Amino acid sequence: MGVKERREREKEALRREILDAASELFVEEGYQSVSMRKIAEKIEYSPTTIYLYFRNKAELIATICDETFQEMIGIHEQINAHEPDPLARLRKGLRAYVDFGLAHPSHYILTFMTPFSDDDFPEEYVYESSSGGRSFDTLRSSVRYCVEHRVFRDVDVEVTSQALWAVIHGVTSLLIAHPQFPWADRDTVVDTAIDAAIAGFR
Amino acid sequence: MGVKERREREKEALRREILDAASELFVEEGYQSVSMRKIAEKIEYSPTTIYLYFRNKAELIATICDETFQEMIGIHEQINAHEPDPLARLRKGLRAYVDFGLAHPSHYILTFMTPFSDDDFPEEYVYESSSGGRSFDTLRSSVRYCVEHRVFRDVDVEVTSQALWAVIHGVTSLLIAHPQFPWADRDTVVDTAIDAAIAGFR
DNA sequence: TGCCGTACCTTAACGCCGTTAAGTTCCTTA
DNA sequence: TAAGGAACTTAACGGCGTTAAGGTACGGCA
Repeated sequence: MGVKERREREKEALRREILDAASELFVEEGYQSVSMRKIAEKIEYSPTTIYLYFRNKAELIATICDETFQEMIGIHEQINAHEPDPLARLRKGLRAYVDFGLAHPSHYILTFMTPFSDDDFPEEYVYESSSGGRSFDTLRSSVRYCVEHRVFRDVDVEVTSQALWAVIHGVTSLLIAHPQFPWADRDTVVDTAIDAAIAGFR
Repeated sequence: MGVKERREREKEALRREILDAASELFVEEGYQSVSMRKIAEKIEYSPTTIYLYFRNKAELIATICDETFQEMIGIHEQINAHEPDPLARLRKGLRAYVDFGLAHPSHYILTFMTPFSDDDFPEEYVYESSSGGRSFDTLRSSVRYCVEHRVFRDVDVEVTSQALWAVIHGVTSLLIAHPQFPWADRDTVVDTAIDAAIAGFR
């Protein structure tokens, strides 16, 4: 009676193949340049086959982004586990966020820089469930940790977290969107923005 | 011999008509939803006519954005002219930037949140000439003004300006891209981010 | 006055795209 | 061995940006 199981394995394998092919195109050329037809050609199936595995293009790419951002959650968890100093933990986390975004620009663009029309993701798309959204939780916990240890003055954890998110997102997204802007040294700008913001809450 | 002049006026008028029609669609539905065909239908010309006035869709929309951001430059100039206090001038300018972006989300998305492939705008697109780029100049001058008046410590003007740009861009773009995120009070988040960053340079 | 050039606009088409409806193939199970 | 269903394909729809080629009306000149 292993037939069902084998079928399921095979289905899962093709699903993975689709994800990998799409991911490769997505990383190389970005969302706009990836087409269902190109993905299909790459895996040597007809374009319509993909629709048996993913509702539409948006869901397919969202799955890819989600898997990628799991990585970032992992990185943050590692930092939180190994860095007891509140300020260092926060700073490392913020810096890791920026570095991760710069290392995966296509994913970052789609997850954080693209305003979604509700058509693409109807009600079921909520922040609590997305990896992008969950990565905000680790930031919030780092901020709370700073407040609890009196490294920050008695600021509102939620507002502070959101403001800090804005800062790191700002640096990340500007560097991605405008690589040819006459930036000062990348690292210096990133660290300056982070340090200034942190200093403002001490 | 006023024929040539009349012709030129008429040409300019149709160009304006195209820009206005496109602008309306752009504001209402965003870049992706605006199509050359829709614009053409709106002004009751064939789609190809538009190509007699603009090289392509990218150039058309870029023109619209440019005109809009002229407005922001005007706002900043007004602030700089009427606010002698360095810190207040900077703060008002930063706040005006955010407010302007939130008021013109489609323009902001295209100008600052969209990474351009070099295909769309070949070499001629440079920051010095774009309104988006020039609006950065007013920020830099406000920062310099703060350093000169010893309101800021002796920071690097360029790096500081870029870091501050990152902060206001971060708030603006996040609020635009993720309107349904459970934000704390909008104004509070904006002001908190701005104040924290400014405090970091004092 | 009548012709010509040209500036302006349109028609038709190319090659993409995401997506769907309908059809085919082939394995499994009864 | 026949039926049923899962997996996949073919063909098409309606959209898109863009271009090549064709038509038309009008000002300037003979």
